[in-house]
Amino acid sequence: MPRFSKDDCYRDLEHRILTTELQPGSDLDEASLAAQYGISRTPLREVLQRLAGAGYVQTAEHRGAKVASMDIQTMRTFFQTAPMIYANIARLAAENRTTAQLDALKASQRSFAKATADNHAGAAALANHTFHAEIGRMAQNSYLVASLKRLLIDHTRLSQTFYRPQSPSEKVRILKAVDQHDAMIAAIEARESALVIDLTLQHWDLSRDQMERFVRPDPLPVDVINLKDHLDAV
Amino acid sequence: MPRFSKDDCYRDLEHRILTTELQPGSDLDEASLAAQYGISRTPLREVLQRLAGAGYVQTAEHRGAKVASMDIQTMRTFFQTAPMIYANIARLAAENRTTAQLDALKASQRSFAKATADNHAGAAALANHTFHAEIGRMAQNSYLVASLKRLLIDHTRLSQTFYRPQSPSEKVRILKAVDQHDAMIAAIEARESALVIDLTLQHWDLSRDQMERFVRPDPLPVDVINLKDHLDAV
DNA sequence: TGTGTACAAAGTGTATACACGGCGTACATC
DNA sequence: GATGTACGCCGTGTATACACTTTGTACACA
Repeated sequence: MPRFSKDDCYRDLEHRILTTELQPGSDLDEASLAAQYGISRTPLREVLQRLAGAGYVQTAEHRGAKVASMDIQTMRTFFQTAPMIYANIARLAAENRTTAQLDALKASQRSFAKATADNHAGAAALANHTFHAEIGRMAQNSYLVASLKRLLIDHTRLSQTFYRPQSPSEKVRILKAVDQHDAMIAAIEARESALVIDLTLQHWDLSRDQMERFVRPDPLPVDVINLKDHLDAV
Repeated sequence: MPRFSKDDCYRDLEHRILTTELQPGSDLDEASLAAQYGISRTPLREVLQRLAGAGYVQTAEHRGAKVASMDIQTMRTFFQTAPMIYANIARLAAENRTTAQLDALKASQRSFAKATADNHAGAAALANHTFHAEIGRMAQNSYLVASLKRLLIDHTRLSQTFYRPQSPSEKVRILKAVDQHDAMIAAIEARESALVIDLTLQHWDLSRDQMERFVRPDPLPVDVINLKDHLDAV
């Protein structure tokens, strides 16, 4: 196993959590992770503490670290809070962005577009995450960004299925999301606060519909008789 | 030096930062702090990481930990963001509070009233901090609370002078703050969202005026001639 | 006098050994 | 058979020694 730096380790765990390769609530064993990344337990614990501070993991005395769970309560709160924070962040981003940040945003959008075109679900989710984190940086407001980052963790985890389209209509939705990103970039570049708020809320609506579909999928067929036949046949 | 637990250590550092006994930007030496609390460097570093995650401390590779600084940019952002978050938290608190939390809130208000009556500036600032943190807990919204906690750190540090009244008019202001807390408790207990938002914004106005006075104190006398004489005399 | 370099000191980062606590299992007891 | 208790294992918590980086200082040299 190659030797990773502490930051690599942080980023890798972050990615594995965001892509739900490490599922919400699962235990993180210090010794095995340390061996995995080729570092000793001391710096690994430090990484886990930083991840805990950022909201990725939860720690309990003598019980180690778990990936942050996502219960019903959390998700209700998420849907309640996200649009407000996203809209405010977007407005501040339009007001405060620098050209360097704008370039970074465009770069992350290119990665996002590429990942979706290539059907790389995990890469798309992560690129989308960095896109929105980049808008957060533009806002230059550490207080709101603290909320935003926590929202984005759960947002990215909830939208995992979004980038694994099952039907043509879902592919259309992804293309729509890419277009919305482009429109947001243009509005931020032009410093049009009102427009970017509007676009952000539209983007949220698209995303929310998709996530709700994931959380509450289409009900199973009510035709229990046929279902039973089907099960018997298996 | 007595042996502190890790949590005691966390709380003590937290308090020392909030009361600006440890001033913004000052260095935190691991070895001396560890000796001070009677623990070894490993758990102390853990405490510093947690404080960094919560926004009390900033860490830099090979350069140790500093108390979070408060520059102009930070303060501008603070005044821009606080009312929105406070108001939203207050509303959610009124909606979601439990009776147990209400009892805790009342208890913290009693400590606050006592500390102000006794002219214990540090204790008053900390009690005020816990009062508002308690309202945050009531909101049951981890995303917004992440913002709130960061705001409260800087709020408490900025309002240090508030509880060291110089003039009778400033004493009146403190009494007013205590009364506002009582009104907020009543509104939260009655679940009157609109009212508690209103009271919170009034409370913010009082606090903001005081903090602005601290940040931008009354100008020195313009009478430079006399001032020069005064300096010469020294 | 200013600049550059070597070296020493202080403080942070990492590895490792050991201490401690939680948890499961096996066995005893009612 | 159910409940309680002792014990051993596994994993986390802590202390300590050592490695590395940074930074300040002294001294050489242009």
